[in-house]
Amino acid sequence: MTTEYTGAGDPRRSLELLWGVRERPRRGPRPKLTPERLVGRAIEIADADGLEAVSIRRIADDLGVSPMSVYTYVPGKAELLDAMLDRAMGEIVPPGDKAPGGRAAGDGAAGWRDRVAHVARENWRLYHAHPWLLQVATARPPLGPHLLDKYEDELRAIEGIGLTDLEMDSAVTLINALAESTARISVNRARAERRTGLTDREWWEATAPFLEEHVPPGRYPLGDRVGPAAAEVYDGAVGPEHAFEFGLARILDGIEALITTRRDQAEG
Amino acid sequence: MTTEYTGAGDPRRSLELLWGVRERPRRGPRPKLTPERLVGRAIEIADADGLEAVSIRRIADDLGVSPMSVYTYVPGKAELLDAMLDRAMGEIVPPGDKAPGGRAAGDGAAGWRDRVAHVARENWRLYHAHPWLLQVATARPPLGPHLLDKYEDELRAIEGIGLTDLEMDSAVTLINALAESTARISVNRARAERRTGLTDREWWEATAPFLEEHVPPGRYPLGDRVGPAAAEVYDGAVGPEHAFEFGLARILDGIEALITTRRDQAEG
DNA sequence: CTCCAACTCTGTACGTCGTACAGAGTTAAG
DNA sequence: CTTAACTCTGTACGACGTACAGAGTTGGAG
Repeated sequence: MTTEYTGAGDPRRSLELLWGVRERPRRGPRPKLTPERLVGRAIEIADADGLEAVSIRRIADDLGVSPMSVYTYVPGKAELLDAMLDRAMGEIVPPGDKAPGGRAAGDGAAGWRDRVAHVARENWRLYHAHPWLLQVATARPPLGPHLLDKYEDELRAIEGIGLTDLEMDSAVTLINALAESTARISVNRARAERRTGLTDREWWEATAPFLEEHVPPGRYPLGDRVGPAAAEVYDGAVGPEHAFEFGLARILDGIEALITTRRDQAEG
Repeated sequence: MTTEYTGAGDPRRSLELLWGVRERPRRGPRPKLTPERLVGRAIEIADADGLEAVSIRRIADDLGVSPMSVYTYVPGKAELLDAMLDRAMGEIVPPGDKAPGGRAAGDGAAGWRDRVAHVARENWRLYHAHPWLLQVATARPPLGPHLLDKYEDELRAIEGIGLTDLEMDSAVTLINALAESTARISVNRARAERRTGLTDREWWEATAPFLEEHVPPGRYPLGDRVGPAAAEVYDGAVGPEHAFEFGLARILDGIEALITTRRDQAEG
């Protein structure tokens, strides 16, 4: 039950795995597996049973080989996690892609808000499709093809609206940070419900009596007022997505303010 | 090397630990320890050697008892983590506190930007003082006194500026999300340097040749332009704090835009 | 005082993990 | 045919959280 770390081993070996450049060996028995199958199975296990279920033994078992055989294809577990990460990043749909039978979201220079919102929502979606992504601490970013594609697509979404290169990078980082943090809240909430069998409301009803007994009344006037208001939303249909959408709206407005200031300065 | 989960056990036992309401036992040998000492030692270990070094055996060893003796004071490791979290939250300095010999940051209604910035920077600081906080996945928030204090202080920082109760909660969540996500980047970076012995620059210099060899030139025009610009800042004196400060500025502007819109609607 | 319930503390043990190591079996190049 | 290169296997080590059973210690009840 701990955050797994990536990128512990030899960077070269790790990169070869990410880019799939290992050539077929000339001698020896036909390999039973491929790195791709290992990574694919690992992702399936993580999706189904959580990252803590992804063990070398389990993967080997599922694929019908002995545990140690896994190390023929992958330098170690850290590199496997790197590869899982990069593979998952490939599921992001870039903003330029046309929706079936429709226009792309946010064509043109004026459509940057739609494009950036799309980027944010795709990240949010990805974290919910693969909650284990949030448990992998990327010490160094695994520079696989999909991660690089993703960064390029995100830069493209925010290009040409009057930001400097550095600001573009910062804005993309900020959007990713929003999606990650709010998805983490949402995913942890869902996981807690699954693990404990208690909904948030039920958990709160089990907790409140204790607090009423031990917290001096009036100690938290704002919390007593605001907490329930927030809880009502989180229990409702909108749910944890509200924190994400609120943040997205604020950040888009904040970026817009930066652009406006910049333009006024240039013109003034 | 995995994310540790909190809040697995009996909520009541957990809350009793957080609030320290267990009364002194009437019979039996004098306890050698207290829950507080356990939690304190666990935090020291986590600060010094990382969360992965925090094991029941290690804590017991440090305190001169047998491993199983720890379970006399703490229901399990999950609850211990909860208590570590809440204790650490107590180190947050609320915005109202006077600086020694000076005025408080952002007194008055107009000073909300200073107050909120203070909240954000305190969170950022806390995550750097105790990087292991970022590895503890709070399934359900450990509702100890310090966490509740923190929430109250943060609401107070943003109160009275024209937001609804729900918006106040969302804004506080957003500020926390920003601090957490950007601190995570910064902390992971530092950890990677310590673990691998390579600075970011050295790591990149070891990585770049491989990418030059395997990435078709021109595939990442924006990344090739923006990446180096960003790297220059991150290697420099400002460092990873830049992402945090950029995000903070955008979010404050975004909140300000919301207030303005709200006020214009009321007056119009 | 005695007795016992309540309590603290300990050692042993189980099943998990990643992976080091040594060796057996298989294939193709020389 | 030999041998290097390669895949795959079983065993083993030292970590982890903690269940369980029992030993030792204390204070209140009789």
